[in-house]
Amino acid sequence: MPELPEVEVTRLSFAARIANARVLAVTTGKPLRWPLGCLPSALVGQSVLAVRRRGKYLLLDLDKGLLLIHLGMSGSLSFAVQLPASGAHDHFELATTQGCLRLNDPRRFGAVVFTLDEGSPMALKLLGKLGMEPLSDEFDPVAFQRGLKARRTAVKQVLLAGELVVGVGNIYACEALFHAGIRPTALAANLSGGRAGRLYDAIREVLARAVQRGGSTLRDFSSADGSAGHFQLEAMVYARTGKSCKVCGTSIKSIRQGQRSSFFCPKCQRN
DNA sequence: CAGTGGGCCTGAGTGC
DNA sequence: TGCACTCAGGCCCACT
Repeated sequence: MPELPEVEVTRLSFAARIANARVLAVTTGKPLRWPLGCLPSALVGQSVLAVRRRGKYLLLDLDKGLLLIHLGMSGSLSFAVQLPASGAHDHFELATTQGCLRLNDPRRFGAVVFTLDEGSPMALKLLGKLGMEPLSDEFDPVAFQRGLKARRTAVKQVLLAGELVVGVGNIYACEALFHAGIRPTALAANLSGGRAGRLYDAIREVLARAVQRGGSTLRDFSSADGSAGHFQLEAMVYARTGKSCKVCGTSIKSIRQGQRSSFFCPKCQRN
């Protein structure tokens, strides 16, 4: 499940190699979450100037316009001079002068969207409400604490919503909450300043560590050069229901919150 | 207005 | 073996 670390690792694995490449051809497969927003032929001849990331979106800067790529929950990118023949789940491909960029996405929750700039209606719809970047200097502990105070719902839901801080999906929300000693069900507005501060630190540490380890490969994630991630080996709670806590030995519990699983240690994490 | 829950989509896993 | 069912979950959107 691509969260911020997987998207960033993907970006790092092909950004330099695709820089300044010119698009030779575009191939589309089955429909993704949103339509491309232009004729595929409109991309031909443009150059890819840079690859940036905003939250879980990759932004490919073109001469004229911007390509937004989201991996959904089962998407992965490959970039190589020569790729194998395309398969049933390859739904977008950019052939360039420096190699081929391909999106494989069995569940098709992902998207590739062309937009003229970050101020366009579609870009605003997708990017407009995104919160702070947790690994950047703009991630402000005071603003983070204020944001938590303003939300009358479970802290885990606030992290997943992405309007306060971006890039934290189910895995890293569970892991960060464990490291901060906070139960996923704790009400955001009730967290003390100290606990909010520990959560702030935990988010930064968990995400930075996951990027270092190449992300988490649970089923089939790999970066654009094909390498797998290893952070899942360091998971303290995620998908460890019934196993013993690596800190205190207590059995890890799982609950449902907003139709998704939360994992926590009942002893190390309190409300 | 904020918060909640449905639906999108397919493959892996489980039980009968 | 095969079928029906559940689950994975990021995100938008309709609803309360």
